[in-house]
Amino acid sequence: MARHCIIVESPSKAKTIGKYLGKDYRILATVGHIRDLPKKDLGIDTAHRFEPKYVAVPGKKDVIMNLKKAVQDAKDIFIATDPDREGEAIAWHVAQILDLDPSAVKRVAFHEITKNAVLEALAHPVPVNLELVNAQQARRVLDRLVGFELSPLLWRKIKPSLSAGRVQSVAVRLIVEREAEIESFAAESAYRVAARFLPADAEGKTEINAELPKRFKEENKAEAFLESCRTAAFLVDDVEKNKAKKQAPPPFTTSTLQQEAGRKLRFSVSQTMMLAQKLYEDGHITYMRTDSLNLSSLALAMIKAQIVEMFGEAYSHPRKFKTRSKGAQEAHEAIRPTDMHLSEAGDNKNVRSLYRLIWKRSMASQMAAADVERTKVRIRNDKNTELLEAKGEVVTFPGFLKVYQQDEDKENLLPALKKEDKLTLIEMEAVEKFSQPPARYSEPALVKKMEELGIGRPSTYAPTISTIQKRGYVEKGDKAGEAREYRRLLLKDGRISAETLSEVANAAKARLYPTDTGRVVNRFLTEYFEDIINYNFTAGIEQDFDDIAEGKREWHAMIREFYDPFHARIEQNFDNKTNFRGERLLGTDPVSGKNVYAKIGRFGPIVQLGEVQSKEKPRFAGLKDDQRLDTLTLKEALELLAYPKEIGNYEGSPLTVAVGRYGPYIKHKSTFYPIPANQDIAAVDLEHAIALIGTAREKESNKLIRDFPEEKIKVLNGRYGPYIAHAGKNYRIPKNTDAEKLTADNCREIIRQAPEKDHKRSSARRKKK
DNA sequence: CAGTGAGCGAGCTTCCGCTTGACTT
Repeated sequence: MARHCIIVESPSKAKTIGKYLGKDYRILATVGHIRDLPKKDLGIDTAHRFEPKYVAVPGKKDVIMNLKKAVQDAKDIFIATDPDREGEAIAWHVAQILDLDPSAVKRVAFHEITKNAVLEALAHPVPVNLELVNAQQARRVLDRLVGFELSPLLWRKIKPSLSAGRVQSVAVRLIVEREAEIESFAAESAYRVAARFLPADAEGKTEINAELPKRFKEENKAEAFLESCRTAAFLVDDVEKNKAKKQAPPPFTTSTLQQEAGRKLRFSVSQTMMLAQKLYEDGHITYMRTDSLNLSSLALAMIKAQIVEMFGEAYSHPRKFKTRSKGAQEAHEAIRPTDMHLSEAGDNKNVRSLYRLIWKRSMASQMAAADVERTKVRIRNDKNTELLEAKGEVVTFPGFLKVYQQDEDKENLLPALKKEDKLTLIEMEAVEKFSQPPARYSEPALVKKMEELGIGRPSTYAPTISTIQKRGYVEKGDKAGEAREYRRLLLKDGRISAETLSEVANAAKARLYPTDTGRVVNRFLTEYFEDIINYNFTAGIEQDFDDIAEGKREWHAMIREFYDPFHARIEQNFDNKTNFRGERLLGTDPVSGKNVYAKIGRFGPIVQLGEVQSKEKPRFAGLKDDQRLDTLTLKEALELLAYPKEIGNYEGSPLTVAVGRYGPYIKHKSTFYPIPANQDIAAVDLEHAIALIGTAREKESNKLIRDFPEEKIKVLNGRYGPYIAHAGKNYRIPKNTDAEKLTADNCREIIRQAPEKDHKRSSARRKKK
């Protein structure tokens, strides 16, 4: 029997809809885009009307074949890809591939995935919106032109395999500029006065923590203030009470989920997305790549019921949130559990804790605001005119705080006080406090910033962050922090003492740092293509895309206007042969008299001794991980150039210490022995080297489990356990096999039975050699 | 893995945004 055919993007969505609609409907998924520009060529006719050449997305042949087969005997074909720009384009490509007339296609939009919403949508099909499709084509073509013309320029000017693009280059810029702000930051210090009191006549032992709003720049001023307080009597000057509300947070979008999972659970952006994907595929949450704060009516009712059941009517406050982020397309709902009764879900710890977070946030978003009472107590004394202030905060109605706490929601209790109450000073201190430099971006903080700028989409935040790290523009790392001394003056028992203490300042975990390559690439783009990496570039062209989508503008003309001046600058830069490698002359080598430079080399930052153009070829050495192009000294450069260095003889052959691609190593009789990373290579002498070789040889002998020299078969201990090596290939040993007891025959059998693998990865690697 | 960095010239690299599996000797 012929069935209705519905085409969606996500296989999970197809499954869900299938459950609602039953046997009369057949639901197929495109699994994302099915056609795109070719992977290798530009695929755009820039000489004419930027005609794009579309090819099937690699690996999508099966999907396309299934679509073609399914529609042959279909009663109706509904294209229900996501209701946004990309979804409209997918709908159009589907129509093209299926040879359907776009104006006759039944395009439907599911704004929420509930039975009623789906049936309602199916009842109101519309044609494909070609203007919206054109806006997507313009977006696609512009991104391809920028990426595929800028990147080759970088290969030529800086080094191979680099990349640039509308989104990634701005992300790198943000990180480079933040680092520059930190570098130019000069910490200032001032003395902060804090005091602890007890009510003079109260039985209660609740302390009052007060602070002086004013800070003292100089220590003697702070000391003079403490001195004046030494014999002072303290009184409550006045008590001010204010009622305030803390508003419930909106439900999660991709960006806010990444931020909160990072802050509360310490997940990286990609980790959060992988865990969320799992919850989505298991049907526990709605779609996790979304910029919408919208909750379906079904969801609102379900959340409300859950709140009322758990906390009572007073805690329910249903509401809809409006999206504030730039360029939001809102094709999906906010991220929420599919079933609010399920307060826990997932089959491992991390999945479960992410689900809990989503569940709590969804609850909180529909709960009442919290009522807090803030108290400010001013404290005067009889020896000077300054007022100290103590602040208290009490939650009088928790509202959403019942389920969702922010870190800053700490209560601070103050004892009951009234005007003119006497206070007893326990102690008062003046501590030198330093101003904080701007914080380096964490991954979620970078996503937040990108979202604010309207750069990137929920589906690309995580991949973009991994791209800029893969290209070597940015590294994620911890910083131990610097030890810093500060002064503390203490007034206690009528005496003032002073001491110098030490603290660790500015330690941070998992932050993003620019590399030398990232800085140089950014410098180049800033100098020649500032308009592309300008923070407003995307916002500007998004306006153009909107105009195209509304039929107010023609897309070829828009791209032409952008492309001609852009391409002219690309050509101009290609024509002048000068490199852009951040080269810096450090000085001259006192031994050879040659110049010493620091610059970006083929594989990263290097130092160079001598001239590239000279007959005698220059010598090179890579920088160490903690060294930087901009700050490297001549002395450090000469130390790097001291290798390879012969340090003596062993077993009749010379021993050489050198630094290569994978770090420092010792070379002996054409064998390489890596030097451990924590070891200073300057300290590696003959004795050291011999010891290192000894342990390396011992380890090597442990690696070999069985050896069958006639068959050229070895059983070795590897990273993933024992395996068989033969003729340049490795073979997995079947489970429950004792590797120690394998015979040559066993091994031959395993090799014979090994499945013939011919996947792309290994063939690509072979090609490389 | 393989221990570079010039230059020669071959062949390669590269974008953003939509969606999931493979595949971990």
